[in-house]
Amino acid sequence: MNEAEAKSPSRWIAHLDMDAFYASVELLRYPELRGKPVVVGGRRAHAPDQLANGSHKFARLRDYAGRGVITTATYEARALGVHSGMGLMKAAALAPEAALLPADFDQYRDYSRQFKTAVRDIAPQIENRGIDEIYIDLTELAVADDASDTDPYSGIRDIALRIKSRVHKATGLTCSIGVSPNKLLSKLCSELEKPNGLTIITMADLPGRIWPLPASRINGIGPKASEKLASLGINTIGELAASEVIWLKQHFGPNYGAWLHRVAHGRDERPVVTYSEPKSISRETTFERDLHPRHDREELGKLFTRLCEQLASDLQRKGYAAKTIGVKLRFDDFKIVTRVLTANTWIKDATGIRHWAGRALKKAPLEQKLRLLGVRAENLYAADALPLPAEDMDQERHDQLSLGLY
DNA sequence: TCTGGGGTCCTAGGACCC
DNA sequence: TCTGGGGTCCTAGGACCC
Repeated sequence: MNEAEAKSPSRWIAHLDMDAFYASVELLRYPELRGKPVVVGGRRAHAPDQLANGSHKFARLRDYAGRGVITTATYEARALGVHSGMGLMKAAALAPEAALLPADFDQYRDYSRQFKTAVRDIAPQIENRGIDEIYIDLTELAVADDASDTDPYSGIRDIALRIKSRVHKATGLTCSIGVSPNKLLSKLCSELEKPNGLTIITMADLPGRIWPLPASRINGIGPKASEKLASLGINTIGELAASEVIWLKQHFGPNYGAWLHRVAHGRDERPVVTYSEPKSISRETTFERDLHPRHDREELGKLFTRLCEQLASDLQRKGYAAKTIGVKLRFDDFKIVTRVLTANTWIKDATGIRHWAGRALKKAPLEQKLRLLGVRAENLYAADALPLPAEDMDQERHDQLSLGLY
């Protein structure tokens, strides 16, 4: 490693992660739950009842029945072993007395806008990573800020602390920030001192702070890859870094193998991307009970049409037209099937979506009971600037489409 | 009483064109 | 009869993330 580069990186990238975001927003509304195990999730109505004396009666996890999962849990609930993604029925066995609150996404989106606006006041180069996370490019701010002699990172630390303070002032919420020369390492180190943490590292800290971590902590190494790595005797990022790139390529393919080697050595050149267009918009729903394509045909048809209407309204609100419509089916054994169709026309409304989604659905096998149905729009274009009106489409291609060759 | 809903990206095969 | 190589589009599935 180059020592000068390690001490004075060419970029300073921050990763900001709101602490237990949804649950923390709920605690602002229900401060009496502070310090208690609280879980946000589920789809059935179980909003707290307001009592005559002004206090609230909260639903308990043990009273829940259904197919919901935990969206977020407070740190007190996590201490009992529950975590996001876990089925609520399973979580109820671990934390029966935990308060259960329904997710209120409109409210979370509102707080999301607030904290991002607060950050932008200080550092405008922001990349959205969902509702509760962002990357921030601090490079230019760091250059403008003088570092003191005693703490080489006092400049960057001061900027990060100002961001944390501004976020708290604007929302009443805490966040954790990791700062490093790239997105990969910042994402890793924002978790190291959660909640309300601030962690600054450079390449020199790789062996001490990053290599001891499990490989699965790296963004992009999920359950499948971790399991395969473990079966090959690799559990930590350090063990991954000690592997030969040739050997990794043999086991994981040329691209993923090379990537594994790069990230284990902390290398990541991805820029902070401040703007991007959506690639797809979708709606899906898991049924209260599994439905059979023939036996429950009527009910399924209604749900299907409703999904198409919701998707059409999303599309219109966001100002896009689609060329490709797809359906997604999850069967009772959890197997997923998708079918897509590219149309010879721009699809903008519920009728068009329903038509093409119906044709796509006809291509799917429909013998088994269904657990989930979804509709997706792809090949999106801004509706007010379509590159080609449908009637101008290439005639030959149009004929092929009409003949059903696609 | 297992396992939500919204996304992105990658791979791989086939059709088709030059 | 058998024979290229590159490029794009479409489709299906799967891993992964928040």
